[in-house]
Amino acid sequence: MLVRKLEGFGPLPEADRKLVARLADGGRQLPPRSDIITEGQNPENVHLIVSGMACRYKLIDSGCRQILAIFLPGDFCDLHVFILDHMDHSISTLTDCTVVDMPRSAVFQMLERPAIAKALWWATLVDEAVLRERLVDIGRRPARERISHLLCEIYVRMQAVGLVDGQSFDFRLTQTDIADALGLTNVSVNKVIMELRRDGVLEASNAHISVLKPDALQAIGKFSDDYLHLT
Amino acid sequence: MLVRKLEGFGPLPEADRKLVARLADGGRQLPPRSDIITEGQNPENVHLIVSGMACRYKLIDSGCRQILAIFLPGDFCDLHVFILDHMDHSISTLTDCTVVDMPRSAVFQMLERPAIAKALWWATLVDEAVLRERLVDIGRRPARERISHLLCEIYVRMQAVGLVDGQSFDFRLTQTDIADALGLTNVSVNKVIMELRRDGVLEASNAHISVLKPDALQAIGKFSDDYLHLT
DNA sequence: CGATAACTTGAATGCCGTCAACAGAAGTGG
DNA sequence: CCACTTCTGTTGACGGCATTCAAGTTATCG
Repeated sequence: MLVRKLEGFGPLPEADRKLVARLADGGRQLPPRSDIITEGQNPENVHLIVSGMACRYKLIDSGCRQILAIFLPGDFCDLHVFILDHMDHSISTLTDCTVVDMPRSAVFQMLERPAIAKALWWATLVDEAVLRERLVDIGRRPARERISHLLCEIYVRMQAVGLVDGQSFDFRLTQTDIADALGLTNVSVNKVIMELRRDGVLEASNAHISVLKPDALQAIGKFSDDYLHLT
Repeated sequence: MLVRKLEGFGPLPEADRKLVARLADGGRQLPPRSDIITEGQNPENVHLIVSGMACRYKLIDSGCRQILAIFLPGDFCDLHVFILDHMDHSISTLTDCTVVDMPRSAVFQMLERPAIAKALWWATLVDEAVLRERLVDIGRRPARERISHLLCEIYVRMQAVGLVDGQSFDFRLTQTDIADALGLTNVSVNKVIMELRRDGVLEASNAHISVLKPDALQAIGKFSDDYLHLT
């Protein structure tokens, strides 16, 4: 999965592919809502999502949660943060997940290979671009656009790692998760999604989303995949 | 200014200080609202703000602007982005600015010095943390909190580069700029700021802000400087 | 001194949040 | 296998915060 993602930027030499595959092997299972690392902790390992979805989030005193990033299979949660001495946010699973705890040494091993290093840089910059786009979403787009935009993004990112089958993909986030990612409430999210379903844009059933009208969804969300810098 | 900022992370050897000071020397003057680099362009140089304030922003089709980051003196605008082949956002001045266009070679020169390299990494990670905090602001905090939080942040960041005199600092952003940074309208911003003034928390006159009651402002904005990772 | 931009204020509208009640699914234990 | 609980999803009524619209004032600059 990681190999596939990194090759989204450009092909890797065979030896590099093997190295990455080896380092990303294994992992442990976690149920939904388990913290992988908590705010205030000192980061030791780097974490890679192999299957399932996870998130970066912060809690504020009113008790509500803001999700800052959604991680899909192949994503590193905290590749770059280990320079700082404590986490200023937490990382948690959203669904059942397989997570690899990768020692820093493994990261340095990867960084020694120029092709991998470049791909990791690319992945990091795309993560930032995604964060910026989320800010635009939340700051300036109404709920309907916001939700459609996020769904488009996840659709494209899932495609990039080969997890879309036809027009549908595995999707187990709750509507509350989506709300927390977009600065909305679960109620608003529900109303918009019901609307999208009535309009025949989406289908959502047994832990799957089918995008029946990708073009329509894209138009509603004013989505362009430019910021994902796919090649 | 840049030296001062980088030493916020830890002291630099004398030779490093000189190198940084030399590379950050000079610069050109720009009036407010001039694009430094525009979405779609291919980034060549790296840009350093020496004086004034600038921003990273995106325009959406409805014509409105979302400011993604505010740059103060000593900040790099795009230290890391030059790997990607085109900008997915623009960078523009907000006030009169002095900007240094630094060739990539200068960046590589700095990265060869371990102490500078580490400080640059630190600065980059703090920039990301600021972006995340902005997302929390916009996603989950009401206008009054949001604005107070941003003002606290700017206050602390200005302090870190020695630009706060007593409790006041040079501040030439328009209320519309603040609105665009926080996903609000200029009208709401105005109403909140008038309120803060009536409450004696702030004073704003001839291009300066004085924070009369820093503790109160901090309390209103639920501000903690933790995420700025100052040492 | 005129023109433009920024700030200020009030009134009305509307989107989304809050509250509340219920339905359906999934998992637990008797 | 069936009560029971819990979590998620669904829907409607109401209210509030921020937006929109509009008008007027103050700064700023040539």
